[in-house]
Amino acid sequence: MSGIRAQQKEKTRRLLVDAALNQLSAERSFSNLSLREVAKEAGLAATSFYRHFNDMDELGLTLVDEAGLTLRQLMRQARQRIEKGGSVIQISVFTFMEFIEANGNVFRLLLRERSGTSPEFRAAVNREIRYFTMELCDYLQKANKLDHETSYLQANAAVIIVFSAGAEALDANKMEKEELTNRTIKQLRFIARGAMDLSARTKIMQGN
Amino acid sequence: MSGIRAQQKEKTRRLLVDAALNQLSAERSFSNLSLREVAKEAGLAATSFYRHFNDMDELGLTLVDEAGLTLRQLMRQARQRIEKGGSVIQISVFTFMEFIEANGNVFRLLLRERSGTSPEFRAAVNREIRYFTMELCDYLQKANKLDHETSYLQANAAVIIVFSAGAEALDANKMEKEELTNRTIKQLRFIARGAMDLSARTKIMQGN
DNA sequence: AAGTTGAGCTTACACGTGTACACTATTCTA
DNA sequence: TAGAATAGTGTACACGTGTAAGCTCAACTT
Repeated sequence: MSGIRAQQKEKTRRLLVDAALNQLSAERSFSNLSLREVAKEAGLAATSFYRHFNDMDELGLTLVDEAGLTLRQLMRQARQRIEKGGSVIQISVFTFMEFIEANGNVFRLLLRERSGTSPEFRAAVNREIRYFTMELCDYLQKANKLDHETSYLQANAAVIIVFSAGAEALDANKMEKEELTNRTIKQLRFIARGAMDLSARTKIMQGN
Repeated sequence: MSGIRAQQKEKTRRLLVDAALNQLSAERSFSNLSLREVAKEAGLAATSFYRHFNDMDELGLTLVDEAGLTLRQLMRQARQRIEKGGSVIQISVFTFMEFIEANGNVFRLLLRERSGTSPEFRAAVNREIRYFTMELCDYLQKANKLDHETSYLQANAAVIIVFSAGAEALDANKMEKEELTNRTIKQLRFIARGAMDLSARTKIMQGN
């Protein structure tokens, strides 16, 4: 059941996926990538594309899934770093910025398709971001002993700020990136401080 | 010097701009709008397009400019409302959400082109957002007597949060929008509180 | 060993695209 | 009022697109 044939197929499927990823750049979004171009880059005849995907959208959704996976691996990596000590916020931002540096095109894909024309794509990206937010929410809830609503609001705001900084980092040079990182860290501290503060006040007013 | 001719020309130029705006929707982004389609929608022959714009990009940049203008008018409107009393944050968010409701396609244009493939478009959108942020920064600095850095960080974070909420509102139903509005207001309060707090602390540590 | 399956190929087609070119008709200029 | 300028038109072209049809040949099944 090894399947020398299925194996070969999987291999050229990867070729297509990688070809698509390689063509993505600041100047080239997935939506203006043609089936023919991708097939050519993969070294295949255009029509062979259909042996693996029904259309470009199907390939695109695969890409989004993979991007989400990468993103979650990143989270795990960050958590490991945090366990070794250091500021949670600082380490998270650094880790995220390193991700952008190494996976610019993947991140661009997420950013673009989130506001793109395909409802399916938008949903897929938002799902990935939701996972990301939820993991952070859980973490905050446990680490800071906040109620669920407050920690969710904080997690959600933090993810938005970090993603937006990531988007800006894509076009930034080294110095700008450093400044951007500092700015982001301070902003996350605003949010964390405000969350603690307002949550405490609510507790007092509710008498618990 | 009235120029019956120049007048006519301006009129059909508007026809083109409006045609483009009308074709924008959740399913249709500017980048997959063709010159021929726009010309047809405007009731013109395809080649007449060139009498007004060199290419679609030029039309697109005009659109972005107009969108920015609308956005700034919005700010003024919000400030007027605020002067009549009420929570600054609440009124700002309400005003912004009304803008999204009424100008969904314009807002979509800004969102999409901010992460689009054209550097010129990206720059244009970011310029508009920067204006928007600066106005808010000035306001915060005066109203809350914060230092420039803190009020800038706060303004920047607030704009990011509000824009992101706007993006989500585009796909939301009435109930979701209400919830989204409340969430956003709370998040802006986090940021405002954190900014005040951390700014005060810095002042004390610096001994002034 | 014989027959079936399927990955990849070539060829072919209809369609939408941007834009060059030449033309008409109206407005502007002198 | 004669001539230049120009907004708008219709035709034409080359090009890239998605995809249908049918072929080959290696891998699978029985």
